[in-house]
Amino acid sequence: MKNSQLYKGSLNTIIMKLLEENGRMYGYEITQKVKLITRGELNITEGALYPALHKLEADGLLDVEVERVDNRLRKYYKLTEQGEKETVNRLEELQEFIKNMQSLVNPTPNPDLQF
Amino acid sequence: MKNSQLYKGSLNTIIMKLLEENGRMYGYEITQKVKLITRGELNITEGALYPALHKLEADGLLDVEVERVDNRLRKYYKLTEQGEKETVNRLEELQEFIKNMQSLVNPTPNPDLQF
DNA sequence: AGTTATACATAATAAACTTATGTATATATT
DNA sequence: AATATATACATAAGTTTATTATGTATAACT
Repeated sequence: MKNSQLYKGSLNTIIMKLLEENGRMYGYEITQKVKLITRGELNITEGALYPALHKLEADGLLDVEVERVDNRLRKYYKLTEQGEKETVNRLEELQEFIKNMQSLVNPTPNPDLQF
Repeated sequence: MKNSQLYKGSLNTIIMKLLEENGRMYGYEITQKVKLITRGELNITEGALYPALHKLEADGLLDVEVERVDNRLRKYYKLTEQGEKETVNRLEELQEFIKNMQSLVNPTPNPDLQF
């Protein structure tokens, strides 16, 4: 997903957040939604997405429902109860991460050094 | 560096930003500085740090000067000219990344849907 | 008829990191 | 004096996460 390495490790959190927000989504829909929200900047590749969804399901964080729409297969994913709890944790971690990265990039003067 | 996967991919940017800010630093110093700035939340492991420094040097982004202090070895790293240019790009990417992640996590109502 | 979009999947490879281990000196603790 | 912790580097084995390439199949557009 994108040439910048920064997004590594954030895919699961993105998936879970979108499912928390939208109730249920299918894989392709997730890729389009992310593309839209990031104005084309983040394109999730299928090789990253589908294994990630399978793993989240195997870990008991997602449930899946298969449906046939327009004669094409769709796998709708939604958070399990455990998945919802875990999503809260992941989002807290993400907020902390962002805060820490901002501290590193945009450091405030050390408050211990007073004049 | 930390159990949260989110930090994956951000190490090079962190190193380069700290060097941009502090002129020159040695590896151990970087780990301590990061620990301090993030109030202990982010601990860079040696197995991640040293290979990263070696690669940045091999890529021509860092220069190294070896010194002996208190009878112990120190390798001071600083940005090359190319490294300084690249740091600007990396920091822009980081800002974009943070912005995109915030859009995903804290979505604003779609402005196309007007009532 | 051929390309693009929709919708899934997986295998081979690459990159970044964790964990474990190693060397060596200095300082603090018991 | 012995032991543990801190300082300071390094690398090898293994894991995780993603990229790239490939595959199947249907729908819609040109």
